[in-house]
Amino acid sequence: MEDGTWKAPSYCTGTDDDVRQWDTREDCEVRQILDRIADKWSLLVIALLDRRTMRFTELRKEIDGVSQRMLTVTLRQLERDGLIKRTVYPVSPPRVDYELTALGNSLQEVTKALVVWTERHQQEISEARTEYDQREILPVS
Amino acid sequence: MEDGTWKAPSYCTGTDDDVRQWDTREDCEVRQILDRIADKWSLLVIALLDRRTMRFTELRKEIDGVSQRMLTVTLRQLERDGLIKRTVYPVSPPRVDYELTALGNSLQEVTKALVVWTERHQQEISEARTEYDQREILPVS
DNA sequence: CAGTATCCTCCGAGATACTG
DNA sequence: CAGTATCTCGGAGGATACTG
Repeated sequence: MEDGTWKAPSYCTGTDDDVRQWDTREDCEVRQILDRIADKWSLLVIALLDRRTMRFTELRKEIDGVSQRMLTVTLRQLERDGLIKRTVYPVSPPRVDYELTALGNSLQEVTKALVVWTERHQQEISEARTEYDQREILPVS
Repeated sequence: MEDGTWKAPSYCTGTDDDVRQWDTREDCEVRQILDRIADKWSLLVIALLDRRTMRFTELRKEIDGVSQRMLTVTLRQLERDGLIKRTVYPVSPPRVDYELTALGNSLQEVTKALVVWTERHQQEISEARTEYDQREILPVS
C-alpha cells in the first residue's frame, strides 16, 4: 500500500492443483470488489441488463422491492466500477439508458452461471433445509 | 406457496437467445439463496474449503476479520443448506472438521469463477474508479 | 422521468463473557 | 477447542418529499 512494490495476485495460479491460496485480508481489493458485486441489488441489475438497454423506471419495475434510492446508488456504483454505461438524453422528460460495458458483460457471464446454479439446485437446498430442521426438532434418539 | 402447483423455473431456459427472463420477486427462492451465498463470509468459506478439510480455528485464522460468532453462524447456514458437512469428533479438547459436500463442491466451482474474474479484472475496475472520480471533480469543461 | 435530499429504522455483525 | 449467550451499534437500506 505505502510503496509501489508489485503485489502478487491474491488468487495464486500455480500448478492446476494448487489454485487455492487466498488473500483473505479485509482490505484486499478482491474482498472489496466481491463485497460490491455480491450486494443486495447489483447481481439483479447486471442480470437484467444482459444484452439489453434499459431505462431507470424499467429496472425499477422489474426488480421487486428496490427503492428509488437504492437503485440509484447501485447504478452509480456499477457505473463507477466501469461495469455499466449510463447515457443521458437531453430531452424533456429526461431519458437515461443503462447498458453493460464490455467489462460488465464479461462479469455477467460469470454471475449468470451462479444464478443458473441456484436455479438448478434450489430443490436440493430446500430438501437439505427441511432435513436439517427436522434433525433439530428431534436431537435425541 | 399455498397450493401444490408446479412453479416454472425463475430463470427460464427457452431458446438459447432467450435465457433472460427473471423471477425477481423478493420472496422467490432464487433471491433468497443468492442472498445467502452472497453474504459477507459464505463465499470465503466455500473457497477455502476447496478440496480441503478444515477445522474451526483454521478457518478463523485464514479469514481476516471474521468474528467467532459470524463464522459459527455462517457455517451453520451452509450446513443447513447442505453445502458443507460438519463432523464432530467426541474427543477432548473437541475437534470439528468442515468440508464441502458434493453440492457445495459444485457451487464452489461457480464461485471460484467469480473470484478469478475479480482477480483478473481488479486493475480495470480500479482504473475505471479513478477515471470516474476525476470526472466528478471536474464536471465543467 | 429520473433522479436528489433528508430522515429514520432495523438488524447484520462485532465485542465480550461464559462453557462442555 | 469450539463453540453459546447477551449486549450493543453503525450503517445499509427504506420512506417520503422535493426538483430539473
